[in-house]
Amino acid sequence: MTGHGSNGHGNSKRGRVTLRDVAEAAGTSRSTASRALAGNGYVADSIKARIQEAADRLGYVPDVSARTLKGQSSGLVGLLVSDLRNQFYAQLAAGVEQTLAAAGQQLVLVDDHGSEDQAAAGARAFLSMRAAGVLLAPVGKAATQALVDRGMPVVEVDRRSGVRGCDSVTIDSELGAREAVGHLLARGHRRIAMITDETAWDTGQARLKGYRAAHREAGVPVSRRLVLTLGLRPADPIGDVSAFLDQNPDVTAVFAANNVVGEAVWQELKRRGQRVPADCSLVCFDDMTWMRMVEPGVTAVRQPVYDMGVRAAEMLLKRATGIGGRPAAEVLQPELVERGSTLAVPQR
Amino acid sequence: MTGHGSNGHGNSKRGRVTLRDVAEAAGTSRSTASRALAGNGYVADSIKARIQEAADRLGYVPDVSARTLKGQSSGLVGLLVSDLRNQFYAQLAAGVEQTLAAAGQQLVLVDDHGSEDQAAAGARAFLSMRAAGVLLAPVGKAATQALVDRGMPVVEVDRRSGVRGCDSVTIDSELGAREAVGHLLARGHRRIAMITDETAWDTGQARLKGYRAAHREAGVPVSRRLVLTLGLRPADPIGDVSAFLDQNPDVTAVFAANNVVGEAVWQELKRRGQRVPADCSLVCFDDMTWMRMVEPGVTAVRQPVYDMGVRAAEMLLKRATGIGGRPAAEVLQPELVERGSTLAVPQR
DNA sequence: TGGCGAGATGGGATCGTTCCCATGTGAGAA
DNA sequence: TTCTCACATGGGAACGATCCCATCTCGCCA
Repeated sequence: MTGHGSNGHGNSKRGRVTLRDVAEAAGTSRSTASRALAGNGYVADSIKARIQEAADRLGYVPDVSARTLKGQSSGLVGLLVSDLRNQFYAQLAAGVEQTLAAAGQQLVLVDDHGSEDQAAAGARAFLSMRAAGVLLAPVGKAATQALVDRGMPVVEVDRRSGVRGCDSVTIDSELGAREAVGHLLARGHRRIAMITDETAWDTGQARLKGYRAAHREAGVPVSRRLVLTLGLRPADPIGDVSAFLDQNPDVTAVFAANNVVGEAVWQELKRRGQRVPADCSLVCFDDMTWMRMVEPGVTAVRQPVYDMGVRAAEMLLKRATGIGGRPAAEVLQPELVERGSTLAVPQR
Repeated sequence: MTGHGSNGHGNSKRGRVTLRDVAEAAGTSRSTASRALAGNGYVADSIKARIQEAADRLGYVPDVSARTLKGQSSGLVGLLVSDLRNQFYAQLAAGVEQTLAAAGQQLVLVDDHGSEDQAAAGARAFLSMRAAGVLLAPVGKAATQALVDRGMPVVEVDRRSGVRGCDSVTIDSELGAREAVGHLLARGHRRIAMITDETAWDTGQARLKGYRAAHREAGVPVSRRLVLTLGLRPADPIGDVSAFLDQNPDVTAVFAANNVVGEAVWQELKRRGQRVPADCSLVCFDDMTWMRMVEPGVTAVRQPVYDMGVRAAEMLLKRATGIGGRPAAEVLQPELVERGSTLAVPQR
């Protein structure tokens, strides 16, 4: 269907068809061929057609390396995420990819697995390939700083490292947490556990802040023992949750600070035969597929993750082309999706 | 923490630090600097140290475009998937990324959204950037053919287009389907619906074949009306499933041919208040997070998706470096995970 | 003492593209 | 007739790294 099959050779040396080959085939110079294919500068229509035809016939594909070397953009945009296996980052990447593809740019994806070293390596790679810009979910300041220092356009996504000079697109974590916990408080819950897996990142901090703010607003004191921090990449999250619930049998509701924790909490509640929400209510930050599949559905703070990817990519593209003014910080709003996992506090 | 902050300039022109700058700073020639940093050829230890120091001080980052242009590999590997938002492809990409990163290569991710045109555009981009190789989940023959014709190492993943000259890593879909349906037949089910969303790809075909084979083995005739094909990217899958169930009230079990369909079936069964498995059993091809979160858990054919990504990437790396012999076709085994969604056929 | 080869360095060509500039047309104005 | 200017084309120098090859200095052996 493609045409000539495997016989489309015509280049003198080995393998690649270069602009020179096209020019020779069309009987012109490389300069003219370049102008004809790029579409700028003067080229007679008849010659332009001949060159185009030759390019098609030979199967000419321009070499980005050469183009990039000459000073153009590489057409590559880097994206650094912390765990592609997590649906959150996958959605983010999907939004980014979609936007970049529409603009004719390619997505280079690096997973740092939460390690600053890996992030630094990724940043170096992006620099090395002359990426048009970089989107990153920061795991520390080093990578962002290195990129910004070298004048690379950077947009931070989901989290912020605090480095000056880069744009950001985030979701209002504090607001989301406040609404989620406020929702529980309004239903009479007074001993609400918050379980989180990291507090090093600003998202974790903000969610904790929201948890506290909701309590303050409701005039309910928050007890330190009700906040469980598992740490990033916990070895046995379910076991930890289990131990925590053993020690705090009085909690009537759990606020899980992200989807990974939420999964562990849900499984542990099921394992110990607790009914949700009759025995314990549950709200998760970050709405996942499974939360609407289970019975009852899990009340969750929905984050516009895909859109965040889209917006971040758009912002980066603008920054990469135009000169752009001061760093922009866009904050998207989360939305509380009420399902069946939250009930008024059980009377006992 | 990084060191000198934003004052690490020392280059003559604007922006980039090149090998020439490093050489000048170290008082040697570009040739020597190149040899010192690449680590091949003769360089006196003292000079090598001086060059290394200068490179670090100036923050030298080699330019891949230049290196690539000179004939080296670009260090980029393309991956073409059909829907990044689908956890299946995200897992696949994660496996690929992990393996490539360990080998110092970068992943360029393109989503074709199931469109042959987009796939072709992606292929052109990979060619253009002189990718070291390409991994793709084919949506047709065109893209693969174009790449293979030009001597690009290609490994097809999950599906095969039938193009000669490329490696492949797939999962035995027919076996998986046969086991899943056999599992239902062994429990007495005789009217088992198969619901799928595409039959253009060989995975869909193989699953249908497995469905038929299982029936043949059990000596149960298969009725055409029990196979529902929604088509790729159906507008209203749940509605279609609903209509199908209305027309075929006698089915006692459903075999959903992939996770997307499985989701629709599960939701529709829930919506119409059917109890799983009491009223209707369910088996899904492709195990997803939600299937082990719901109650009862959904019996599913687990595919080693992440591993498939790993193996495909390994295969490609080998092919890209060595000369490699004849095309290899690796087939991974799926595994039936029995959960609560399948029961012996209800007696009525 | 001459020669040879390992150790060490630099010069310059090369990869494929873009783009600046020089050169060359012909038409229309002065 | 000559000048100008829009149109049209090709030559050649970049871009930054690599690598072949020429050069040069030793130490050591015949």
